[in-house]
Amino acid sequence: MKTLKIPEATIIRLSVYSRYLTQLDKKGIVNISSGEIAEGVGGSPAQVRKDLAYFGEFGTRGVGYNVRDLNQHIIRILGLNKGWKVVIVGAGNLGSALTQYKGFRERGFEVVAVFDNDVNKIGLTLNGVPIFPITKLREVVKEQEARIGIIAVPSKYAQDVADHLVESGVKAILNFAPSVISVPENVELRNVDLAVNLEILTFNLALKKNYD
Amino acid sequence: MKTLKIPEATIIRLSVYSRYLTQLDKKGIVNISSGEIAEGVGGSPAQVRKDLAYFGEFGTRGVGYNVRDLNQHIIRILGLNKGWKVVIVGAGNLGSALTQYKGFRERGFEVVAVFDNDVNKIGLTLNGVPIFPITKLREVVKEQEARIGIIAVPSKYAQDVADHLVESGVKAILNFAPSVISVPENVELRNVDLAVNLEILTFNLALKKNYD
DNA sequence: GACTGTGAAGCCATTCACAGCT
DNA sequence: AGCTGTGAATGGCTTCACAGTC
Repeated sequence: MKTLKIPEATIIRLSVYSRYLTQLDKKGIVNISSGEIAEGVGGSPAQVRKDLAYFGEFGTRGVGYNVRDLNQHIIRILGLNKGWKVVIVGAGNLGSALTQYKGFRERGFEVVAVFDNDVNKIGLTLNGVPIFPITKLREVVKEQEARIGIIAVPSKYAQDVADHLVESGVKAILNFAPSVISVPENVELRNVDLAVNLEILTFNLALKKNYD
Repeated sequence: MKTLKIPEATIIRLSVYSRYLTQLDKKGIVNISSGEIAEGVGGSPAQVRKDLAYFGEFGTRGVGYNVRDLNQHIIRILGLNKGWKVVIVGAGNLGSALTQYKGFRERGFEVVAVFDNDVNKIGLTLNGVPIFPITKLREVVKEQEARIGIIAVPSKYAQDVADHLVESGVKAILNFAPSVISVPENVELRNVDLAVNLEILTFNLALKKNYD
């Protein structure tokens, strides 16, 4: 077991394994093999074992893994046992949808505030989450100790919002705006570009010519 | 120039280059070098050239690339010149947001219909896009010749919706439900898991211990 | 007998470095 | 002189295959 340089692909898969294990646990399944996990998530048994091996030895030879136990390990590896607080900037369609997205809460994320500069929205709540003016960003982030910010504003404001988030003390940013933004080295940044995902699909369709 | 096996990472980057070139074109910039593209999107010049080299020779030695020309090439490579029609299943928060998302239209995608089984929503429109009962899926897909379907329903219905989409003749599916679904080999599938993206951030935070 | 954990091999993507044009 | 296009080298991820353990 070594630590540094774990492939990002491994992290993505761990996240998927964890979701799957949570399902199995709910069904009351106690033990599982790497082969069954692979089957359940669409991967290979060796890959599953290798992914886990980066972090320790969680299984029993000849038997497999304890579902709940393994899931707890992965949850800890992913840092999900810390109860992260999230702020979202942008209360438009996408920002509103993300604020109310149940999948975040299920995985231990709590959206504590949304920010917008539309005076008609300020003071309202989305599913109990208050909408603040963007001028309150720093204050709320400090007070709530939010460490993650989500950018859901139009592209042209994205860099500006990112700067505000960083200045407010956020340590990780998930950017939904389709633009390249830059943040200091000590802040984690990930981009989710919704159109890019469609474009990958059309590339593959165009390549294979299997449409129509 | 060879064709088969282009890395997916290359496609993602081409998509980003194209967005960047579109911006430059709007600003009236005519020529650009691989180094400048790299700078603009956060990559390396060699990577830019290698990505483009999979598909042909688009530049001029000693000079660089013509912005508009290169962008047209990439748009064609990605298959975006075909005017794809998209249907979205699920008119909840996320489905509604995606339906009204401007970034899709800007890249040549047209959302032609949304489907839901909530009788209160059926007949309404979202930004001009009609909401149909899910029973009309096949009919509308055929009539509109939609080739792409987006799944924005809760996990437990995702596989069912995927089956319906396939059966209706859709050739590519973008799945926003956090569950593993399977489709026939001739249908393209991509998953966008919103929570996974946050989990990668928390993993990195937990690893570096640079939060708080 | 079954399944994990892991070094080694194989494969794929990125980076380097330079020849080839303009 | 400057920048592209590309074979060669490097680095990283995945798959293989088997020793180790229950």
